[in-house]
Amino acid sequence: MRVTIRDVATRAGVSVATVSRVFNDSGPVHEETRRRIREAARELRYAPNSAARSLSTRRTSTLGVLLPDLHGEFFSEIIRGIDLTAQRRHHHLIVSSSHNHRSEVAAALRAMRGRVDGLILMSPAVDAETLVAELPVPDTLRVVLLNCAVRDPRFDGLEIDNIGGARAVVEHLTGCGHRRVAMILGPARNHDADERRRGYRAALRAAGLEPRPEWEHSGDFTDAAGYQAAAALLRLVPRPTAIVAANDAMAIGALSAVREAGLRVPEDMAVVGFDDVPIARYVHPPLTTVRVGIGELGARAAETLLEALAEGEAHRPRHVVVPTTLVVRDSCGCRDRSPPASLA
Amino acid sequence: MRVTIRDVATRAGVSVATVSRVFNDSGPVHEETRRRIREAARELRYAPNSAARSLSTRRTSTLGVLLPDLHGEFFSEIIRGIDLTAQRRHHHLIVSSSHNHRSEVAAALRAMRGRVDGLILMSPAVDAETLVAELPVPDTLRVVLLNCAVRDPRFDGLEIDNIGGARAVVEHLTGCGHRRVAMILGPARNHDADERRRGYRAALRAAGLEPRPEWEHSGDFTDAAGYQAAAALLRLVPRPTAIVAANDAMAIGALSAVREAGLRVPEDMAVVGFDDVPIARYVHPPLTTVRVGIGELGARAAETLLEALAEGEAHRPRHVVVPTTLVVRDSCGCRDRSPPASLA
DNA sequence: TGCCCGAGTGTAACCGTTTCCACAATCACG
DNA sequence: CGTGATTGTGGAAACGGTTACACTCGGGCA
Repeated sequence: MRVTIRDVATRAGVSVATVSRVFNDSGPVHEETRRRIREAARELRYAPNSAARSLSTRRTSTLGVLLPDLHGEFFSEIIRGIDLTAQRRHHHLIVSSSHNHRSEVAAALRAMRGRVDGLILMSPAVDAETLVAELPVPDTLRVVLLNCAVRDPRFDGLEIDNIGGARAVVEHLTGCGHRRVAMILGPARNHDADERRRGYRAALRAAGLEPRPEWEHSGDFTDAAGYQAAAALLRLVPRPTAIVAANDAMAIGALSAVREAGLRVPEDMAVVGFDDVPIARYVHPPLTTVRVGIGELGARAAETLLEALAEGEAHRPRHVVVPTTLVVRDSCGCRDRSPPASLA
Repeated sequence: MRVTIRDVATRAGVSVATVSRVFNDSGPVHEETRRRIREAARELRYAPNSAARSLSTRRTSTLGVLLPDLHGEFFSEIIRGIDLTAQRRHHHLIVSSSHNHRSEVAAALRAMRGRVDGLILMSPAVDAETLVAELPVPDTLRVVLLNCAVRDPRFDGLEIDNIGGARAVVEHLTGCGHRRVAMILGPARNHDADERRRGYRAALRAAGLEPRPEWEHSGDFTDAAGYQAAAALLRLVPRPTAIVAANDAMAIGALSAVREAGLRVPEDMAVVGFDDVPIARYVHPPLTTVRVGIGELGARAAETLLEALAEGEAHRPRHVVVPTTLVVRDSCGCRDRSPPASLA
């Protein structure tokens, strides 16, 4: 038999209202009564039932997190960022991952109804626009959109400066003399991937180079895809002198492919990534990449959501673009911005 | 104003009981009535309130996951494994990470009371024994212990064969002629780390070598720690010829340190890891390691828990040790089990 | 002395479901 | 054509909390 607030009340010789007041620190309770109640609760090992509490207060103290099919360190870092912030503010996290299609997201969202106070939704598919528009979101549910190609005035939004980051790293390469810069793209119809490509193209044009279709090879953000794509790019004639991967995992796969082809990085081929996952500095050669601050991104998403929740009706959604920074290491071969010997 | 089951009932001209029956597919309902109710629900965009449902049924359809301070791919893989299984069985996941101390675990556990039907608890701290013994677990809560140094008959347990895995990889090295095999340890007081060290020592002894304290360097499972530890081990005289890292992240850090010292892997120094995270095959040289099947481990934990939940009172907890397999790639320099030139 | 006020407490309505039980209508069957 | 089972439905009591409201009881103040 479960122990309820009523059992505690009986044992302490008070009413349930008083017990509730003690546990929620609401309303005045005599010090001596308070002590008796705490004691009774401890003896009975009482813990309030949160379903009942949620039903009554219409709050769950829980945040929902809906993620696409993320892998590796990006996934763990973002969850950690969110979780740490949520914990600090005494909130729980319901995580649901691997949602790629709109129907899946909609279903997951329905299932979360009543379980969460707010939602962090990361849906980098480019068709997110319609998803968001049709989102079966009761107006009681706060939503923060993460990396969505959408600016819906109903929701807060948080986005990475993908275009700026990609421009920066590509400009770094062209600035060092690279003329044949290839790119391993992210998944088709992915917002981040799309923007990173736009940044890449913009940077090429800014350097007076025309983007060429054969220099852009598809990928899907996995190490394996990076490996495959790089292998294909190496067969081009003339061969590119630099490969920009749309994320670090693919860059690492590319490093592997380049080496297997008997070429050296960065002497024969520069390779750069995007994200700056923790491991990036420990691969060989240490990866030049674009730092995103993934954990911080998650933390900010959680903070935004908690803030919105606290503000209630008064909240005015905002849209924030989080800046990125270029991190130059060795894999581009131009740490000091001087062209590598092979290009001189 | 929220829309409740009552609104649906009114609109469809039936009682709430009938609406409930339709939504839960319990009890007979006339086909025509059923249609009317579904229609009314759709028009009103009704979604059942899960707090109320939980309160009434005493089930939450939610699993709790309590994790220590995990990083990188181990974290993401295990969550993914659990999540995919839970989703398939229509369960949600409450995730709470970064719990290192017993008090934190106990607090998190208390806070989950009433929110989850069961719990997956990963607590590789060696003092988990007392934690588990004192666990404030109501007998209504099913628990699966993951990588705990504990066999409590009240709970299911799932463990990696750390000792066997470590033995296998070290025996592979000694079998190839290595005589000075150093190890980068995991965190102190960590169960997995502890067992991996035991496997390492056992394998050395089996090869007629005496473990030496200076060959064992501390670490904490991060890339950075692996880097530091390897740098320290390289200063030993005579220098070890092989480094066994207690996990892949540290092995990757070690690779980086060895290279920076101007040495080659595997010719001058063999380096091996543990876990076989996805990235292990893409670093240079591809990492020889011990495959754990992290995602599968998570999936099995979730399956065990769901099964236990389904069986109810009748469930008899079991303790399972998941085998590991040696994955030989290039970083050990003895892919074909022949000693590297430097040792010949 | 009478009145007001605040501290401390209890009663009971409510939150939105599920489910037990009762009941009406229909149907099969001897 | 009665009877017992079956199908379809509704009423209302849980589930375990929170909280609006009412009440008592002293103490301060005019």
